[in-house]
Amino acid sequence: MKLTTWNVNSIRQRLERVLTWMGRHEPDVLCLQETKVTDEDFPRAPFEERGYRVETFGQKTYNGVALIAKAPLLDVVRGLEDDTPDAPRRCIAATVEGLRVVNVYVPNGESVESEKFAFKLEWLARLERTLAAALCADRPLVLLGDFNIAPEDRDVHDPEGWRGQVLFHPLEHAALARIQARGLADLYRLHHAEAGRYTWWDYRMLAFPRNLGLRIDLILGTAGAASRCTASEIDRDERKGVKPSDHVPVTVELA
DNA sequence: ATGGTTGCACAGCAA
Repeated sequence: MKLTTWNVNSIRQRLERVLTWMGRHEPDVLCLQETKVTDEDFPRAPFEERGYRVETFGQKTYNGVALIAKAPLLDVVRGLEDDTPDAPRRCIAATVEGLRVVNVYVPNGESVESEKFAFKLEWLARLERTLAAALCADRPLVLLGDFNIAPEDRDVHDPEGWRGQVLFHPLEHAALARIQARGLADLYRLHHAEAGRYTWWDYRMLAFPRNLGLRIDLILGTAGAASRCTASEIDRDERKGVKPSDHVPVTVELA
C-alpha cells in the first residue's frame, strides 16, 4: 500500500500536476493539504474518473485537506477534537483497508511573537488528544501531512540560523515529541538518515536552486505501521518545472 | 539586505 502526503498550495492551481504525478506513481492513498477550496468546488471528477474516492474538508481561500484513495474511505472524521464550527479546516481522518489515516495541515504560526504561534501550540495539543482517542492497540495508524515543524538539525539547511524561530522552535519540538511519545515513528527516517533531505523550499530568494529547505512534511506511524514500512521517498523533482507547489510529495510503502 | 514569490481575489493577507 502506497501512501503520499502533498501540500499542493491550491488544488485548482495544481490539478494537472497532481493528476500527472498520480498517473506515474499510482498511490493507494493521497493526502492533500492547502487545497484552498470549498467541498462543493473541489475538483472531484478527475480523481473519480481514475477510480479514486474523494473525501474533502475545505474552505474558501485558506487551508483545506483531502483524502483520495482507491479503496473505500471509512469512518471519515472532519476536524479536530473541540474545533469550533468556524475553526480552520485542517484535519481529516478515515480508515482505508484497516489503516487509520489522519491527514493534517498544522498551522504555520507566522512568528514566535504572533498570536498565531500560540494558536499553533494549542492546535498541536488538541491534535495530541484527537490522536489519543483514535489510537487503539489492534489498528495501525499513520499521522501525516504538513506539520510546519522541522524535527531535527538534519532536517534544516541552517540549523543555527533557524533555531528558536517558527518551524524550528523548542516549544514546537516539545509538542511533536509528545505526539510521537504516543508510539509514532518518523517513517521517512526509518530508511534515510542523511541530512539535507527537504520537502519544502520558500518560493522567494531562489531557495530551491540553493537548496535552502526544510523537512516539514512528515509521515508518522504506529509500530504496526512502521513494521510494515518497506520504503519511503521524497519526490524532490516535483519542485521543478512550471508552477510547482512550494512543497513536494512524500511517500511511504507499507507491505 | 526586514528583501523575495505565490495564491486568492481584487487590497492586502497568509504562507
